[in-house]
Amino acid sequence: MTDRYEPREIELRWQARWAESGLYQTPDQVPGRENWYALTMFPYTSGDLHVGHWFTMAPSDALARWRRMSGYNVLFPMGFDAFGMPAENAAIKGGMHPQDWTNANIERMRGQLQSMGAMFDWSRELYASSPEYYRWTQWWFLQMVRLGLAYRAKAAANWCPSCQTVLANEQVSDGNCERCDTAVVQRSMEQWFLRTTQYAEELLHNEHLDWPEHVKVMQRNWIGRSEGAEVAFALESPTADGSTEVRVFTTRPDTLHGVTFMVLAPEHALVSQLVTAEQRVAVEAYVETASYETDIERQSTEREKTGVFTGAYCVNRLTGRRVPIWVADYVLVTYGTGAVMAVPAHDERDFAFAQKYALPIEVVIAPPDWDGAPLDAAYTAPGNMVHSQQFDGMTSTDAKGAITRYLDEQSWGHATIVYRLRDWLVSRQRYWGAPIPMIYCEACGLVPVPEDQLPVLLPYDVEFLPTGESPLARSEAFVNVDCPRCGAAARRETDTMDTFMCSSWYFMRYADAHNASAALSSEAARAWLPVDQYTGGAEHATMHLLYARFFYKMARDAGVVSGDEPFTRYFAQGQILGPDGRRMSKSRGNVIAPDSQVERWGADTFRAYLMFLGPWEQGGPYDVDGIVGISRWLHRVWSVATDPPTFADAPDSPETRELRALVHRTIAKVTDDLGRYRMNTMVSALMELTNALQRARDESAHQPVDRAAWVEALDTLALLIAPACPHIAEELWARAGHEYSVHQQSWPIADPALLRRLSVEIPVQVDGRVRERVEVPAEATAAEVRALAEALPKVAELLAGREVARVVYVPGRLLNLVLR
RNA sequence: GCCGAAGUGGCGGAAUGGCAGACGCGGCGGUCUCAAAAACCGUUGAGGGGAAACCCUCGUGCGGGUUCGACCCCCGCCUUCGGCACCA
Repeated sequence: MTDRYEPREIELRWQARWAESGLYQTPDQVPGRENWYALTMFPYTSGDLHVGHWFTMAPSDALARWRRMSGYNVLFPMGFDAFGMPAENAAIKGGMHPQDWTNANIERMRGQLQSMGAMFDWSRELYASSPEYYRWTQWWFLQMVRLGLAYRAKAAANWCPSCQTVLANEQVSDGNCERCDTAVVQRSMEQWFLRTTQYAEELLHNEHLDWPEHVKVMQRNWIGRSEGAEVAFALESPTADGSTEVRVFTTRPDTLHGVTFMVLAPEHALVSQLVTAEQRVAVEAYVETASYETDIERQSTEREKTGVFTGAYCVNRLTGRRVPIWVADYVLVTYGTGAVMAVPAHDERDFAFAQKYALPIEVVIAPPDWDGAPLDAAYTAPGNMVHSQQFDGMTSTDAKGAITRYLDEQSWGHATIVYRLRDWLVSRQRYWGAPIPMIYCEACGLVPVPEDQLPVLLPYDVEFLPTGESPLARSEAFVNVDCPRCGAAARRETDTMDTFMCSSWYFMRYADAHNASAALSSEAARAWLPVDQYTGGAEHATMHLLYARFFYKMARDAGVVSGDEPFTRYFAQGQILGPDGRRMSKSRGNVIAPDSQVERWGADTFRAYLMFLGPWEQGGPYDVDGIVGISRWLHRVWSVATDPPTFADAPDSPETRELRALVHRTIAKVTDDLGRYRMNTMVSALMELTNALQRARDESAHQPVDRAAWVEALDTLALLIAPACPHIAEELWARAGHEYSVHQQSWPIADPALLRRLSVEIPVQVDGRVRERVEVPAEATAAEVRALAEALPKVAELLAGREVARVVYVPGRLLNLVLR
């Protein structure tokens, strides 16, 4: 057996054998094995698998394979995130139907995924755009309607003028559309929302999850809990619609006596009610201007604050003081009550605004050593209360609670908690998504589509050009329907669902992918959920990963799953960059096509190289020259496995023991590294073992190798490389005469007796500097090691005439002689 | 501005209180070849000393500190990358 290592020949052959023997089909239960659910994020059907997909999936596959060899019944499924606007946009550009475009991409990408040689269980494959899947996405929507978690409301929504649809808050980044980077504007529209805020407090508590800390922090910041008080100020004169108060949220009830004006968001409902006749023209012009501004313009902290006086006043009940009401676009209608009390002395924004418009600034918390002079900047730190009636003299920290209690007693306000998180806006005015299963009836109002009438099929034959209205609205056949309740003519909802709805539960469906009578059975849920190990990019921290957590809690409350969290462990890999260290993109011309790498080097080499690049969580540039190192290594593996040394029968020789010790140390190291997601050092350790085997083989003419130890070493090497390089491992395993398959073998266990070294080389330090080395028995005492060290001529010389003040001996590691 | 992560040879990185630079790329020298490429072998942090085996000094973003001993822990900065950003 001296033939060359031909990766592609081996890989295609074994991939075919694995598929034909059903090696990766995972039953729901296997006697004597615990289930382990490993999942990597399913790809969007963009048309081509890129290096980033491989960078997430190949190491995830290695981890799944390792769990499988460690005795688990491992589910590692794959599917496609097949709904979404890019399909529609690409289809429009290319003149193709989104469905045909998507299906063609799925075919192509499935083939690319299969070239990876991953242990995906294709029998559970799903894609979000199939009626068998979105039927249940619609079903979930109905559960949320039932639970009061889905509602329709008119609200200011993020509108992307390019995508011609609204977007969820999470899908706006720096005021731009997450997908196309167009500046988002606010539009007031009737939309469907999911009540994510109902779970805000529960979602906030993610501390116990085995997730990267920075992702958990991002989620907590996104949810943004603030404790404070809601305070009602009395309007001086009631409005035409009968409003008598304006309510504000503040985290600083201690500054309530310093309120000198009030600010409403331009979109606040009271603005048009309370504006006086003299101010109406100015206010309406201001509100109009604000409505055309993009989020980036409005939310720039650099921009000078602007505002307009409404002419109206309210009363601070605490002081009886008359407070002018302004409108300003730095106040957001979507946070708190959409109105703020302005305390310029103790808030930087209010201070700037007061200065610009010459509004009074009144100190109610004394800065340290304050002499009563006007402030030249807002004082925002704690201090002692002044000009605050009965609260004078308290610390501001104490006054927060005291004033809130007082407000409560007087029924002027109460303590409250406000979240930054908003309800999830899920309706989209686009074609390529799951239709929202609701019907509008003149007589009955909003009627859910009965569950037995699902799915509401997305019609194929539709003009899908975006117009700002759902293309489904122009399909008479789709829109016209009889009311399920009264039978009268009615109209279907024509908006479709945000694709994040589809991706919020796909991991549940894998557990029971072909169930035609339920989203998933309770047995399947019990068998597989929650996901034991999830992997994917942290760019989803406040989108997919947050939505999925919400969805799972909803599924729990709907009685479908038990448990509170969908992903027990989650690991966020870094991002793979182009060779130039920048994001890969076609326009930069720095894209590495995985297919070409596989073609040139083989899948095993490419997989191992992606793991070897560096720490997985870090990512980094793809160095096209570096991969040759992995290729050389696998050729060396091939060489040691197929070209044996000169053998001897010497089970007890020092060389045999040394070889076996290295093998077992490598087992321990590789196992530990996999447990800590350190695939880069795992590959290094495997290289070291290979190099040692090669050296032993090359020297075996003079120093023959014990046959049994050699066989143990080669078998172990095949088992240890199986997770990273499944094809060459399988080939070598078969060539060694073992039974199919290496991937069904037990993971090797390191023998502790062999891990112990008999003797160790200890560095001898004098005053912290290494001066010599000495070979000592592993269990030597400090005194013994010191005696051996001091006997060394060089050490003796350094110690001559000096006194050893202290001896530090770290067993097996180092000796340090500290001189006086 | 706030929150988080990270700064180590020419490059990717290793070592989480104990021999800094494992493993790999690249470079240099060699084998093979008419030659080149590939492959394989050797060598490779910087500076200095020695004919040589070797020896000495410096060295993990910067400045301090703790310790017998610090890439690692503590304090103060600088830089880079991510996230959030008028959230009342």
